[in-house]
Amino acid sequence: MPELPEVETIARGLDKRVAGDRIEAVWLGSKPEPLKSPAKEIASTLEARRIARVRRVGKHLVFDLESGGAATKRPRAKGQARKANAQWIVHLGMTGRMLVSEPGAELEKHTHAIVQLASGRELRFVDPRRFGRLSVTQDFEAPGTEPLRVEPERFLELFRKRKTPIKSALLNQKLLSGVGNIYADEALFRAGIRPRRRAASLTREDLCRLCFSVQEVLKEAISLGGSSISDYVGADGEEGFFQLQHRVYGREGEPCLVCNTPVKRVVLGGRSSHYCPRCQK
DNA sequence: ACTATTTCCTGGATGC
DNA sequence: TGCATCCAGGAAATAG
Repeated sequence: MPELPEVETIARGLDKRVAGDRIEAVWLGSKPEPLKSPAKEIASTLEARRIARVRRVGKHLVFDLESGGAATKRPRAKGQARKANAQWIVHLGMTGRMLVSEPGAELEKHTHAIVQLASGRELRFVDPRRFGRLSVTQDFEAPGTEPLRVEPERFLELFRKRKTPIKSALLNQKLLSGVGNIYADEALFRAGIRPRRRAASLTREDLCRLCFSVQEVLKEAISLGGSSISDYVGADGEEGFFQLQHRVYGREGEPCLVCNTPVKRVVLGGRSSHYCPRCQK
């Protein structure tokens, strides 16, 4: 399930492969669920645009678009002048993938969008569970603070007064944008903090440690290409390796790597939360 | 203004 | 073997 490190890995792979390419045509599946913007608007915004670059914002893929250079096929109605800084925003949800395919490649089940590029390749959005979302916008901004750039003071300010469990607060995208279930558990383990602790009950020192742990775990995961569990693969179809570094996530009942105490799993706000009852207080 | 709960969706795992 | 049930989980919607 793509969280910040996986989306970062995918964005880098896509940028390498499709930046500079031009969008020739767009096909969108019939079911509307994955579309946050109207299909017509997505298609008209993408067609005949050049992909300037692909990057990550929070857990979103952002395709920065610029005028394609070549003349557009259809004249535009009045008041529909193209915005200069349009962006295609893709949220992969849990099982979404953005593939760069050769046009002849077999169409995967659950393909909801196909973008034909001037190079002859195609971008294909595949998402069995349909939790992913496509939209177009301009000047896209994450709802919360970017975890890799957050200052400790800002981090403190974000969490200090929350009554909700710290784990739930870490997952709240309006506070930090990009931390998901795996990395919240891993960061809390590294900081020695139980997921159920109320954020407001943590000391300044706890929160500073956690701020560091969040950044550390995200950076390490990015350097290993993210965590490949269930459906995740990078833009080239390669797997990440950070799942081998998980210390608590998915290790219920297995010995803590520090103290050998069996890792516990509790459900918090409907999410599995893994922790060591001895190392985390 | 927050916080907690429910809902969406399907493939894979589990159990009888 | 086949069928039913449960579970995974990000984020929006809803309720408190």
